[in-house]
Amino acid sequence: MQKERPIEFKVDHHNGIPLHLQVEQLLRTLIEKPEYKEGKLLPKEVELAKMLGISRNTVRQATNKLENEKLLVRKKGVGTRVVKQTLSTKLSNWASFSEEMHSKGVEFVNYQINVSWTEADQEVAAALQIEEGREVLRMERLRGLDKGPFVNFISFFHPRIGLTGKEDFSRHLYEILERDYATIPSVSKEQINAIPATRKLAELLDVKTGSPLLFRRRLVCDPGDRPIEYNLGYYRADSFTYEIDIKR
Amino acid sequence: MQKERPIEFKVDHHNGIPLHLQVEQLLRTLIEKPEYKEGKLLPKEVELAKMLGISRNTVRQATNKLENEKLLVRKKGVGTRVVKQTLSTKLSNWASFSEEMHSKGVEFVNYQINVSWTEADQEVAAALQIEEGREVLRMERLRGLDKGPFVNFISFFHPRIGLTGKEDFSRHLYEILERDYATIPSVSKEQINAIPATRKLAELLDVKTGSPLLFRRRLVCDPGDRPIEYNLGYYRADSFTYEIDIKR
DNA sequence: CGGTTAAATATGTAGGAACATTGGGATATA
DNA sequence: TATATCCCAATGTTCCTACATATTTAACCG
Repeated sequence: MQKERPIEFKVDHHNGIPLHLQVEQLLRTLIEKPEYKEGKLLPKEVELAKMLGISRNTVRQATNKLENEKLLVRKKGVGTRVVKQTLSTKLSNWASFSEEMHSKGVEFVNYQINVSWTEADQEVAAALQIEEGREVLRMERLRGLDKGPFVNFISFFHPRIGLTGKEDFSRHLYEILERDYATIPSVSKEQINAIPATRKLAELLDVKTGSPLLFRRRLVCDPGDRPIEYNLGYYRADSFTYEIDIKR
Repeated sequence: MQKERPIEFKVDHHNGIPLHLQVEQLLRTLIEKPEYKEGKLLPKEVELAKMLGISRNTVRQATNKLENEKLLVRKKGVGTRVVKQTLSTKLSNWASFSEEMHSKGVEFVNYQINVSWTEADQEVAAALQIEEGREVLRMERLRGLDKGPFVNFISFFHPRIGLTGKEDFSRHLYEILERDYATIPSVSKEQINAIPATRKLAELLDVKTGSPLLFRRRLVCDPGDRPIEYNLGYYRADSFTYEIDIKR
């Protein structure tokens, strides 16, 4: 458990970091607090400005940005409140496997977890935007329901994250990243394809060699578009359908 | 060809619409122009402000928003330029098959087109939200590149649209819908799966029976969420990968 | 007591000004 | 000619002020 420490409402006028960025960061920390996550009103603009010894404009620069990110909602005459993060808004379009399953009320099981450090091959290096041959953490997980595994995941994590390989990977992956490594998955670039099962995959997923698998390759990035995880997923097509709601 | 009309650089100070919104709209129109789409520099802030008779702050309010939408990129000491729209950013999330192919500079071919009226079975009726047994227009198209077909589409159209079956379906489908039937495809719910090729599909797509196909089922709706088209697509997995960029 | 009105409160809009920082081009120097 | 330097131009940051507009609250009156 983290030590609960009150947030210091102050900024440094002389460290060269733009004030509005400092305020932005301050607010980001603030709205992480459970009391705010439930839609609490933020301190009013003028108050914040006075507290921090800056102008209201600067406060608004920060809140503007956060409003654009849809973290805040402002209402004239009322105030600025934190957007209630429902599950569906949070992962508006995509979800991690755990969450996907969990939200459907399905209990999933990790059948195998293998974590190791390997050298990034050309494909992984290109995806994570690192040099070929650099050491990266590789995790392979065989997952599914109690009636048997139906997906095999292989993940490669960007060294920047700082994962050691000793983490408890039976926990939700993105929970680990967000909570312990302050890394927020935000964007996912995906490629989906159908492939015949290799002998190894067929064995793992208990299907016949050559039977169709859904192959889902995705790159998960943080809000700054920096790669976090390169993930390869092999799904038994008879037990998994990929669903998307796309709005343009 | 459209009549090329110069954009009027002015705002109305007395119509109640916030100036920054007017500027935003103005810039949106401006950056639609081909010369800007290629990354041209926008008029400088002070100039714009002077031209429009408003303050630089107000101009920045507008450009800030557009920058957040990633339509503009600002660079200190240089200026503000329009983001070059790459293919993937443009059809940010999805595109019709024609657009997909066309935008990649690939010429596609219709190998077969079969149009007929059939009774909606349970699946089609449920998707289009009509009564089972109602007559719907069914279109089956085998498409691909000059080296051979690689996808078989089966579409069912909602009777509301008013398609007769006599249309020239060698044209772009969504062009027909938008132009002649004032029907704008807007939302697409998709399901993706991998299936083994049936004998019929194997024959059409020139693959072995049982080899993996990417099966993409989608429901295209209008902006009011009313179903337009229920579409089943069977892709040769060796020549097609489904790509998505998902932002949350 | 209920409904109307007015005041207090919060954000929204708009303007002005000053100085900082960055990038690029012009100029001067070796 | 090549390189270093300086200056200018453009956006970035930050402050100030004033008034507009939407919401809620409180006061008021029939």
